Amino acid sequence: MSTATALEHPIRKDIRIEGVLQALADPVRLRIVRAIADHGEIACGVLDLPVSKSTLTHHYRVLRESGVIHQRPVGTSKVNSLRREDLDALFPGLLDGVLAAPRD
Amino acid sequence: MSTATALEHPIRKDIRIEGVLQALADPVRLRIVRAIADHGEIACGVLDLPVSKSTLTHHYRVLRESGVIHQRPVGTSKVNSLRREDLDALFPGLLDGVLAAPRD
DNA sequence: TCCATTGTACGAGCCCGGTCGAAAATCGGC
DNA sequence: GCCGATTTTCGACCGGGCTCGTACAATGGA
Repeated sequence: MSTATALEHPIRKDIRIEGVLQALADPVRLRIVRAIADHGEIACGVLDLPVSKSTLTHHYRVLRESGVIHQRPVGTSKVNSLRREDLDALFPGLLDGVLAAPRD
Repeated sequence: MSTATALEHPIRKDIRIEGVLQALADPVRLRIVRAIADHGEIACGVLDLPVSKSTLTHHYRVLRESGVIHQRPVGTSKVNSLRREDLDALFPGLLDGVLAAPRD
């Protein structure tokens, strides 16, 4: 049953530039964002990143709570997508600029 | 005399998105960047921010070494400007997106 | 029902970075 | 040369965040 707990996402007006920049400033999270941008949507586990699962949960939470990504549960997994519309409306050009950066 | 020491700035191709995002992610540094964007150029000391001089020096160095600002000495002071051309060329839209954000 | 898969919660360790004060350096003016 | 103004350097403190392992929860299939 579970009362659903409903994955907290900030509404658009509560997304703050400081939080978004801080979320994007971590190398692991930046890789996650790039992967989502490339594939449209991805599950949490599909990327092989050099961190443990619990650390990964931490990073996805930072991205979600800062307003960068949206997470929706699908079966036992979670599907992540970028909040492009919200980010583009609030900080036009920011996301595209970040994604345009060379990826060594 | 002093052999000049010449304030190290990264050349364009060495500016990395990770460094830029990390530099912009700090509230004090974001205020500095906004102030420079508003006034074109400012000296280090003209802003009254809630931190000490030595902390301010630290923040200006982070901004300079990440490639966000350019510093040139003028008398006993230093004048700071945004590296707009470089940032716009590398990450088109990023700076404008950041500056477009509401400033609570 | 049992189990594998996926992700979360919790507690802990640890390093990085923001912060400061005091002392030194740089520069211009007198 | 001397002084004041501006900024830097240095050492230190400390809190936060990235990290992990273990244990737990939730879901869906066999």
